[in-house]
Amino acid sequence: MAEKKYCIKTETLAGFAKALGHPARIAIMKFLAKQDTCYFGDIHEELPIAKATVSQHLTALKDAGLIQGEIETPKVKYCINRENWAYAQQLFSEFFNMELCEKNEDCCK
Amino acid sequence: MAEKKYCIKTETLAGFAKALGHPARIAIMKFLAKQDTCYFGDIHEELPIAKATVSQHLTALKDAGLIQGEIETPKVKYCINRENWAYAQQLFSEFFNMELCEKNEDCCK
DNA sequence: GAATTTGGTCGCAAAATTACGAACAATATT
DNA sequence: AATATTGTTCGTAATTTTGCGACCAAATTC
Repeated sequence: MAEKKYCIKTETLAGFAKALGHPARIAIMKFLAKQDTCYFGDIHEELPIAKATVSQHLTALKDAGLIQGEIETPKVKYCINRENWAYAQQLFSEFFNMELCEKNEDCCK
Repeated sequence: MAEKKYCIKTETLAGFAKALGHPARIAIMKFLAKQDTCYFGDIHEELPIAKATVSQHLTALKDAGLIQGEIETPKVKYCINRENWAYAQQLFSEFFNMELCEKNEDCCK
């Protein structure tokens, strides 16, 4: 296992950011957010990539905790993991709302 | 050049997320936000990695538009690019605040 | 029980990322 | 003009990511 060189919040935020750091995965999250039926097939249809690749991206999002899947044989239904979604939202919000040092406002032009 | 398979906002958001998808780069942004002196050397001191690697991460953040650098020979001063920072903030805010479909609330347990 | 449907997994290839030391460039100092 | 300081670039290695086709597994249907 990789050792932690940074504080846990930094690692966690980076982990969420990394999971969101691909357009296909952003597209998946946007799609899931607005759908009430979110089967694998629907997601696959929406994306310009092979199903094996879609499955990989879904696994990445699941590993990051941003989504979860449930088997409804023979289909698989995915949805946003609201608890972790809210946590990610909070971490990003804290990150972007930290006050920027004013002295430094025009350090670079 | 890579063709765009996704909408521009999705690509842009993913680009910002990707740039933030490493703990060292999160740590750099946090450090820059609170410092009024933000020379390369200060950033390097703060991180547990070699200076060549720090330089690479700074380049990644610069390419993403999140920071900018200015030469103050013999040092280099970095700071947050406030315009793009604000845009990233907006894109993430829109993303996390899109309303989630209610019908789907308990699609997975 | 063969065929179909739905997705996941495997194996592979190409490309990108991460990390480092060494060498380099530019300026300032001795 | 040598030396020192500051930070980038180069070359390299190891790992990870991305993407795909082919195959596999489970359940249903013919």
